Amino acid sequence: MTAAEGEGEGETAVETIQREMTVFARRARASAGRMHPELSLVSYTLLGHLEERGGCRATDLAAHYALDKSTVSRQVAALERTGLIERRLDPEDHRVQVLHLTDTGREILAQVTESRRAAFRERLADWPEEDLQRFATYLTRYNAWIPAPKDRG
Amino acid sequence: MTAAEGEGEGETAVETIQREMTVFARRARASAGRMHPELSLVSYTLLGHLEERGGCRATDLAAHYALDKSTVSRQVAALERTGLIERRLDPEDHRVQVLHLTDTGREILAQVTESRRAAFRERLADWPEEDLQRFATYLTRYNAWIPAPKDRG
DNA sequence: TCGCTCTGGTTGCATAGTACAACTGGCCGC
DNA sequence: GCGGCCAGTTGTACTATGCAACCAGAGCGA
Repeated sequence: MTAAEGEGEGETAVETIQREMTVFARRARASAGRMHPELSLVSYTLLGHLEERGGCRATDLAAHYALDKSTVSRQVAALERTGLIERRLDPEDHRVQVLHLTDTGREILAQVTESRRAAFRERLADWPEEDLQRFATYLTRYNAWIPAPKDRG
Repeated sequence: MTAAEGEGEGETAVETIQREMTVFARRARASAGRMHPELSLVSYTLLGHLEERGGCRATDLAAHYALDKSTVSRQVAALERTGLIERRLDPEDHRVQVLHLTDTGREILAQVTESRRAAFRERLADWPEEDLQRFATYLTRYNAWIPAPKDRG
Protein backbone atom coordinates (compact mmCIF):
# COMPACT_ATOMS: atom_id res chain seq x y z
CA MET A 1 0.00 0.00 0.00
CA THR A 2 1.32 3.04 -1.15
CA ALA A 3 1.51 5.82 1.16
CA ALA A 4 -1.25 7.21 -0.89
CA GLU A 5 -3.73 5.27 1.09
CA GLY A 6 -4.21 8.33 3.13
CA GLU A 7 -7.07 9.89 1.46
CA GLY A 8 -9.20 7.25 0.11
CA GLU A 9 -8.23 6.57 -3.40
CA GLY A 10 -7.60 2.89 -2.98
CA GLU A 11 -9.68 2.47 0.10
CA THR A 12 -12.73 0.39 0.46
CA ALA A 13 -15.82 2.07 1.78
CA VAL A 14 -15.40 0.37 5.13
CA GLU A 15 -11.88 1.68 5.43
CA THR A 16 -13.04 5.17 4.65
CA ILE A 17 -15.76 4.87 7.24
CA GLN A 18 -13.24 3.67 9.80
CA ARG A 19 -10.94 6.55 9.03
CA GLU A 20 -13.62 9.21 9.07
CA MET A 21 -15.17 7.88 12.23
CA THR A 22 -11.76 8.06 13.84
CA VAL A 23 -11.39 11.64 12.75
CA PHE A 24 -14.78 12.46 14.13
CA ALA A 25 -14.11 10.71 17.42
CA ARG A 26 -10.91 12.60 17.93
CA ARG A 27 -12.50 15.92 17.16
CA ALA A 28 -15.46 15.16 19.34
CA ARG A 29 -13.16 14.63 22.26
CA ALA A 30 -11.34 17.81 21.53
CA SER A 31 -14.44 19.94 21.34
CA ALA A 32 -16.51 18.13 23.93
CA GLY A 33 -15.61 20.43 26.75
CA ARG A 34 -16.32 23.61 24.91
CA MET A 35 -19.92 23.20 24.00
CA HIS A 36 -21.32 24.79 27.08
CA PRO A 37 -19.62 25.97 30.18
CA GLU A 38 -21.75 23.96 32.54
CA LEU A 39 -22.59 20.84 30.59
CA SER A 40 -19.99 18.38 29.41
CA LEU A 41 -20.80 15.93 26.67
CA VAL A 42 -21.35 13.19 29.19
CA SER A 43 -23.56 15.31 31.40
CA TYR A 44 -25.50 16.34 28.35
CA THR A 45 -26.16 12.79 27.30
CA LEU A 46 -27.12 11.80 30.82
CA LEU A 47 -29.62 14.62 31.01
CA GLY A 48 -30.91 13.65 27.61
CA HIS A 49 -31.47 10.13 28.76
CA LEU A 50 -33.32 11.32 31.82
CA GLU A 51 -35.55 13.49 29.70
CA GLU A 52 -36.20 10.68 27.28
CA ARG A 53 -37.00 8.17 29.94
CA GLY A 54 -38.64 10.52 32.35
CA GLY A 55 -36.33 9.55 35.17
CA CYS A 56 -34.24 6.51 35.87
CA ARG A 57 -31.64 5.09 38.21
CA ALA A 58 -27.94 5.78 38.18
CA THR A 59 -27.31 2.12 37.49
CA ASP A 60 -29.44 2.31 34.38
CA LEU A 61 -27.41 5.24 33.13
CA ALA A 62 -24.19 3.38 33.82
CA ALA A 63 -25.38 0.34 31.94
CA HIS A 64 -26.74 2.31 29.02
CA TYR A 65 -23.62 4.36 28.55
CA ALA A 66 -21.13 1.69 29.46
CA LEU A 67 -19.73 3.79 32.25
CA ASP A 68 -18.62 2.68 35.66
CA LYS A 69 -21.18 3.24 38.34
CA SER A 70 -18.70 5.35 40.25
CA THR A 71 -18.33 7.65 37.27
CA VAL A 72 -22.06 8.04 36.98
CA SER A 73 -22.32 8.55 40.70
CA ARG A 74 -19.96 11.48 40.51
CA GLN A 75 -21.58 12.95 37.45
CA VAL A 76 -24.95 12.68 39.09
CA ALA A 77 -23.63 14.31 42.24
CA ALA A 78 -22.32 17.19 40.16
CA LEU A 79 -25.57 17.56 38.28
CA GLU A 80 -27.46 17.58 41.52
CA ARG A 81 -25.15 20.18 42.99
CA THR A 82 -25.79 22.45 40.05
CA GLY A 83 -29.49 21.88 40.42
CA LEU A 84 -30.13 20.22 37.08
CA ILE A 85 -31.42 16.96 38.46
CA GLU A 86 -32.90 15.76 41.70
CA ARG A 87 -32.96 12.39 43.39
CA ARG A 88 -36.08 10.82 44.72
CA LEU A 89 -35.84 7.83 46.97
CA ASP A 90 -37.82 4.94 45.61
CA PRO A 91 -40.40 4.22 48.29
CA GLU A 92 -40.46 0.57 47.34
CA ASP A 93 -36.74 0.03 47.47
CA HIS A 94 -34.71 2.29 49.62
CA ARG A 95 -31.48 1.44 47.86
CA VAL A 96 -32.74 3.10 44.74
CA GLN A 97 -32.60 6.77 43.87
CA VAL A 98 -34.72 7.69 40.92
CA LEU A 99 -33.19 10.61 39.09
CA HIS A 100 -35.34 13.31 37.59
CA LEU A 101 -34.66 16.46 35.69
CA THR A 102 -35.50 19.64 37.52
CA ASP A 103 -37.17 22.48 35.67
CA THR A 104 -33.81 24.16 35.47
CA GLY A 105 -32.32 20.97 34.12
CA ARG A 106 -34.96 20.71 31.47
CA GLU A 107 -34.36 24.29 30.49
CA ILE A 108 -30.59 23.99 30.29
CA LEU A 109 -30.89 20.75 28.39
CA ALA A 110 -33.20 22.41 25.89
CA GLN A 111 -30.79 25.30 25.48
CA VAL A 112 -27.80 23.08 24.92
CA THR A 113 -29.72 20.85 22.56
CA GLU A 114 -30.81 23.83 20.55
CA SER A 115 -27.28 25.17 20.52
CA ARG A 116 -25.96 21.85 19.27
CA ARG A 117 -28.66 21.58 16.70
CA ALA A 118 -27.89 25.04 15.45
CA ALA A 119 -24.27 24.04 15.02
CA PHE A 120 -25.32 20.99 13.06
CA ARG A 121 -27.74 22.97 10.96
CA GLU A 122 -24.98 25.37 10.06
CA ARG A 123 -22.64 22.56 9.28
CA LEU A 124 -25.16 20.71 7.18
CA ALA A 125 -26.70 23.76 5.58
CA ASP A 126 -25.58 22.88 2.07
CA TRP A 127 -26.72 19.30 2.12
CA PRO A 128 -29.66 18.29 0.01
CA GLU A 129 -32.53 17.01 2.09
CA GLU A 130 -32.27 13.59 0.56
CA ASP A 131 -28.68 13.23 1.66
CA LEU A 132 -29.51 14.44 5.15
CA GLN A 133 -32.16 11.82 5.49
CA ARG A 134 -29.93 9.08 4.23
CA PHE A 135 -27.09 10.18 6.47
CA ALA A 136 -29.43 10.21 9.44
CA THR A 137 -30.57 6.74 8.57
CA TYR A 138 -27.06 5.43 8.24
CA LEU A 139 -25.93 6.91 11.52
CA THR A 140 -28.91 5.50 13.30
CA ARG A 141 -28.31 2.12 11.80
CA TYR A 142 -24.64 2.32 12.67
CA ASN A 143 -25.31 3.16 16.29
CA ALA A 144 -28.04 0.60 16.64
CA TRP A 145 -25.59 -2.21 16.09
CA ILE A 146 -25.08 -4.31 19.15
CA PRO A 147 -21.72 -5.98 19.59
CA ALA A 148 -21.69 -9.72 19.63
CA PRO A 149 -21.11 -10.94 23.14
CA LYS A 150 -17.46 -11.71 23.55
CA ASP A 151 -16.60 -14.73 25.53
CA ARG A 152 -14.14 -13.32 27.88
CA GLY A 153 -12.41 -14.99 30.72
CA MET B 1 -38.78 5.61 3.61
CA THR B 2 -39.04 4.70 6.24
CA ALA B 3 -35.77 4.46 7.52
CA ALA B 4 -34.99 8.02 6.98
CA GLU B 5 -37.79 9.41 8.92
CA GLY B 6 -38.10 6.63 11.28
CA GLU B 7 -35.82 7.81 13.95
CA GLY B 8 -37.53 10.23 16.04
CA GLU B 9 -40.99 10.65 15.06
CA GLY B 10 -41.05 14.41 14.99
CA GLU B 11 -37.40 14.96 14.34
CA THR B 12 -35.87 16.51 11.32
CA ALA B 13 -32.98 14.73 9.69
CA VAL B 14 -30.55 17.27 11.11
CA GLU B 15 -31.83 16.63 14.58
CA THR B 16 -31.40 12.94 14.13
CA ILE B 17 -27.89 13.47 12.88
CA GLN B 18 -27.10 15.63 15.87
CA ARG B 19 -28.44 13.02 18.22
CA GLU B 20 -26.71 10.09 16.61
CA MET B 21 -23.42 11.91 16.34
CA THR B 22 -23.69 12.66 20.02
CA VAL B 23 -24.27 9.02 20.75
CA PHE B 24 -21.30 8.08 18.68
CA ALA B 25 -19.05 10.67 20.28
CA ARG B 26 -19.92 9.46 23.73
CA ARG B 27 -19.31 5.85 22.87
CA ALA B 28 -16.10 6.68 21.12
CA ARG B 29 -14.81 8.25 24.26
CA ALA B 30 -15.88 5.30 26.29
CA SER B 31 -14.20 2.76 24.06
CA ALA B 32 -11.21 4.81 23.02
CA GLY B 33 -8.93 3.42 25.66
CA ARG B 34 -9.73 -0.19 25.00
CA MET B 35 -8.75 -0.50 21.40
CA HIS B 36 -5.22 -1.54 21.99
CA PRO B 37 -3.25 -1.74 25.15
CA GLU B 38 -0.44 0.41 23.90
CA LEU B 39 -2.10 2.88 21.60
CA SER B 40 -4.72 5.35 22.69
CA LEU B 41 -6.98 6.99 20.18
CA VAL B 42 -4.88 10.11 20.21
CA SER B 43 -1.63 8.24 19.83
CA TYR B 44 -3.16 6.28 17.01
CA THR B 45 -4.19 9.37 15.14
CA LEU B 46 -0.81 10.99 15.70
CA LEU B 47 0.95 7.96 14.30
CA GLY B 48 -1.47 7.93 11.42
CA HIS B 49 -0.65 11.51 10.64
CA LEU B 50 3.05 10.78 10.71
CA GLU B 51 2.58 7.91 8.33
CA GLU B 52 0.47 9.98 6.01
CA ARG B 53 2.87 12.87 5.98
CA GLY B 54 6.03 10.90 6.22
CA GLY B 55 7.20 12.80 9.26
CA CYS B 56 6.41 16.19 10.66
CA ARG B 57 6.98 18.46 13.60
CA ALA B 58 5.25 18.33 16.94
CA THR B 59 3.89 21.79 16.31
CA ASP B 60 2.27 20.61 13.10
CA LEU B 61 0.56 17.82 14.98
CA ALA B 62 -0.65 20.24 17.61
CA ALA B 63 -2.08 22.57 15.00
CA HIS B 64 -3.68 19.82 12.97
CA TYR B 65 -5.37 18.22 15.92
CA ALA B 66 -6.11 21.39 17.86
CA LEU B 67 -4.11 20.18 20.81
CA ASP B 68 -1.86 22.15 23.06
CA LYS B 69 1.79 21.81 22.23
CA SER B 70 2.47 20.55 25.72
CA THR B 71 -0.01 17.75 25.20
CA VAL B 72 1.63 16.77 21.97
CA SER B 73 5.02 17.02 23.58
CA ARG B 74 4.05 14.47 26.20
CA GLN B 75 2.38 12.17 23.72
CA VAL B 76 5.41 12.32 21.53
CA ALA B 77 7.66 11.61 24.48
CA ALA B 78 5.58 8.56 25.33
CA LEU B 79 5.61 7.32 21.76
CA GLU B 80 9.34 7.75 21.63
CA ARG B 81 9.79 5.90 24.89
CA THR B 82 7.84 2.98 23.53
CA GLY B 83 9.92 3.07 20.39
CA LEU B 84 7.13 3.85 17.94
CA ILE B 85 8.57 7.10 16.70
CA GLU B 86 11.93 8.77 16.61
CA ARG B 87 13.01 12.37 16.53
CA ARG B 88 15.50 13.72 14.10
CA LEU B 89 16.96 17.12 14.61
CA ASP B 90 16.39 19.32 11.62
CA PRO B 91 19.89 20.22 10.45
CA GLU B 92 18.66 23.52 9.11
CA ASP B 93 16.88 24.61 12.24
CA HIS B 94 18.01 23.23 15.52
CA ARG B 95 14.81 24.18 17.25
CA VAL B 96 12.94 21.66 15.16
CA GLN B 97 12.55 17.95 15.73
CA VAL B 98 11.16 16.10 12.79
CA LEU B 99 9.18 13.12 13.96
CA HIS B 100 9.29 9.86 12.06
CA LEU B 101 7.69 6.50 12.51
CA THR B 102 10.08 3.72 13.37
CA ASP B 103 9.68 0.33 11.76
CA THR B 104 8.06 -0.84 14.97
CA GLY B 105 5.78 2.14 14.89
CA ARG B 106 4.73 1.42 11.34
CA GLU B 107 4.07 -2.16 12.27
CA ILE B 108 2.02 -1.38 15.35
CA LEU B 109 0.10 1.26 13.45
CA ALA B 110 -0.71 -1.24 10.75
CA GLN B 111 -1.84 -3.77 13.31
CA VAL B 112 -4.08 -1.33 15.11
CA THR B 113 -5.48 -0.04 11.86
CA GLU B 114 -6.25 -3.55 10.75
CA SER B 115 -7.83 -4.32 14.10
CA ARG B 116 -10.01 -1.25 13.86
CA ARG B 117 -10.93 -2.02 10.30
CA ALA B 118 -11.88 -5.54 11.26
CA ALA B 119 -14.18 -4.17 13.93
CA PHE B 120 -15.79 -1.90 11.39
CA ARG B 121 -16.09 -4.68 8.86
CA GLU B 122 -17.87 -6.79 11.41
CA ARG B 123 -20.12 -3.97 12.38
CA LEU B 124 -20.94 -3.12 8.79
CA ALA B 125 -21.09 -6.65 7.53
CA ASP B 126 -24.77 -6.54 6.71
CA TRP B 127 -24.70 -3.27 4.86
CA PRO B 128 -25.22 -3.26 1.14
CA GLU B 129 -22.20 -1.96 -0.71
CA GLU B 130 -24.15 0.97 -2.04
CA ASP B 131 -25.04 2.13 1.45
CA LEU B 132 -21.46 1.72 2.60
CA GLN B 133 -20.23 3.92 -0.17
CA ARG B 134 -22.81 6.56 0.47
CA PHE B 135 -22.13 6.48 4.20
CA ALA B 136 -18.43 6.85 3.54
CA THR B 137 -19.10 9.79 1.28
CA TYR B 138 -21.33 11.47 3.81
CA LEU B 139 -18.86 11.04 6.64
CA THR B 140 -16.06 12.41 4.54
CA ARG B 141 -18.16 15.36 3.52
CA TYR B 142 -19.19 15.92 7.11
CA ASN B 143 -15.64 15.93 8.39
CA ALA B 144 -14.38 18.08 5.57
CA TRP B 145 -16.47 20.98 6.72
CA ILE B 146 -14.42 23.84 8.04
CA PRO B 147 -15.95 26.00 10.70
CA ALA B 148 -16.50 29.58 9.81
CA PRO B 149 -14.04 31.76 11.64
CA LYS B 150 -15.67 33.03 14.77
CA ASP B 151 -14.99 36.57 15.62
CA ARG B 152 -13.84 36.10 19.10
CA GLY B 153 -12.51 38.65 21.45
C1' DT C 1 -35.48 -14.20 63.01
C1' DC C 2 -30.68 -14.64 61.65
C1' DG C 3 -27.45 -14.76 58.30
C1' DC C 4 -25.90 -14.95 53.50
C1' DT C 5 -25.97 -12.94 49.21
C1' DC C 6 -27.22 -9.70 45.80
C1' DT C 7 -27.85 -5.00 44.32
C1' DG C 8 -27.55 0.26 44.23
C1' DG C 9 -24.69 3.64 45.42
C1' DT C 10 -20.51 6.25 47.46
C1' DT C 11 -15.75 6.95 48.33
C1' DG C 12 -10.57 6.28 48.11
C1' DC C 13 -7.06 5.80 45.05
C1' DA C 14 -4.74 5.69 40.66
C1' DT C 15 -4.29 6.95 35.79
C1' DA C 16 -4.80 9.32 31.20
C1' DG C 17 -5.41 13.30 28.73
C1' DT C 18 -5.60 17.86 28.61
C1' DA C 19 -4.65 23.08 29.14
C1' DC C 20 -2.16 27.10 30.74
C1' DA C 21 1.86 29.32 32.19
C1' DA C 22 6.61 29.67 32.76
C1' DC C 23 10.80 28.44 31.03
C1' DT C 24 14.97 27.00 27.77
C1' DG C 25 17.29 27.30 23.64
C1' DG C 26 17.78 28.35 18.71
C1' DC C 27 16.80 31.68 14.82
C1' DC C 28 16.33 36.22 12.70
C1' DG C 29 15.81 41.22 11.76
C1' DC C 30 17.33 45.54 13.11
C1' DG D 1 24.28 42.12 19.98
C1' DC D 2 19.51 42.72 21.53
C1' DG D 3 14.81 42.04 21.36
C1' DG D 4 11.39 39.27 19.53
C1' DC D 5 9.74 35.09 17.73
C1' DC D 6 9.38 30.13 17.42
C1' DA D 7 9.85 24.93 18.85
C1' DG D 8 9.69 22.32 22.50
C1' DT D 9 9.75 20.93 27.69
C1' DT D 10 8.25 21.06 32.34
C1' DG D 11 5.42 22.32 36.44
C1' DT D 12 0.86 22.51 37.98
C1' DA D 13 -3.94 21.72 38.02
C1' DC D 14 -8.24 19.83 36.58
C1' DT D 15 -11.56 16.46 34.54
C1' DA D 16 -13.07 12.08 33.38
C1' DT D 17 -12.56 7.66 34.19
C1' DG D 18 -12.00 2.78 36.25
C1' DC D 19 -11.22 -0.47 39.94
C1' DA D 20 -11.59 -1.89 44.54
C1' DA D 21 -13.34 -1.40 48.93
C1' DC D 22 -17.00 -0.24 51.38
C1' DC D 23 -21.94 0.74 53.22
C1' DA D 24 -26.85 0.00 53.29
C1' DG D 25 -31.19 -1.96 51.89
C1' DA D 26 -33.64 -6.13 49.92
C1' DG D 27 -34.56 -10.91 49.35
C1' DC D 28 -34.09 -15.62 50.39
C1' DG D 29 -33.52 -19.74 52.94
C1' DA D 30 -32.87 -22.37 57.15
